[in-house]
Amino acid sequence: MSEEIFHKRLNSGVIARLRYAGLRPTRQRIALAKLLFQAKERHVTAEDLHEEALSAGISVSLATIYNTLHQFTQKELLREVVVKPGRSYFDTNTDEHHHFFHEKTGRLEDIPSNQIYVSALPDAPKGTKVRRIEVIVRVEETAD
Amino acid sequence: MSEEIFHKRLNSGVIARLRYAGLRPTRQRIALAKLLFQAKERHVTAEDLHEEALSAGISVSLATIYNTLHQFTQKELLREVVVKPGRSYFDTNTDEHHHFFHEKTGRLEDIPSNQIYVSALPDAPKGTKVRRIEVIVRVEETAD
DNA sequence: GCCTTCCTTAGAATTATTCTAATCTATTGA
DNA sequence: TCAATAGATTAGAATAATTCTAAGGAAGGC
Repeated sequence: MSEEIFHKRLNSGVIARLRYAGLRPTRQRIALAKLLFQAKERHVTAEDLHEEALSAGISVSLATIYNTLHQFTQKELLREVVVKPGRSYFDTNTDEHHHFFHEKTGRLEDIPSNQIYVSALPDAPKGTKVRRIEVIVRVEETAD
Repeated sequence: MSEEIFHKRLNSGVIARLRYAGLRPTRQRIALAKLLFQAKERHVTAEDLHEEALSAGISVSLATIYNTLHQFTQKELLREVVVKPGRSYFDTNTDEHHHFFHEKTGRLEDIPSNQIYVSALPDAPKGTKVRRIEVIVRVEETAD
């Protein structure tokens, strides 16, 4: 199989996924989707992804990174996690789940939803409905 | 009672509180503490508090607002709540509790800790200890 | 292939926040 | 009470993250 065909096969899943989400599969979106979705559980900032793209030889502007992350989030291919002032994380896991957040290192770690349980929730305020429940467990390194 | 003495009495609790926290009770800190702690449950941004101070006739710079909010947070007179990218909220309620967050309006609302229960928490990652568990219930206005 | 629509881009603009270095003020102890 | 000093406040500049703008580029339909 030629290398070109090999790449087309790798791309095809990503392209289908973008099309299904209603996004035109452009060069940049395909490349970023491949970076993001090749691993199952990733938590990236815009800057992270930009650097990663550049060092993978993908020429893409930071504005496009932001656009893409937000479009993916809107189409529910990603989920935005807000845990640290002045910084947005994007999570490739869009299933219901929660997070450990390492305050010192800025690292996020998934907690599967079956490992945590929120009960006795009060009613949503009048005129509102619950869109999502997020549990953030803030941890810090213990000094030994 | 003269108006001056009246104000001194109002101030004295705030001053004692600042002293106890290890903060020098300066003009600005006293004024801001009075604004913040006169109501029980407040969620303010730096900009909110700055505007409020100015319209109350308290001349204070935005830099001081930020300094003060962070010092108060460090001394546990306030608690920082991160729910919205690019914006920090400070909560006058430092007891264990959680929040409703109204995505559209940016409003935060307390959920007392006895009205919510998180169970079956997995162990903290090796070498870390839990500092705080935060539950954010994101709600949105229902269209009628 | 051509046209239209949508996407990407560089760079400027915006927003929230922090820094700097000068000035001011609360505290302390003579 | 007051001078010395440690710490606080300030305006304005600086920074960091993100968004905007307007112009050129690329996908998709016919």
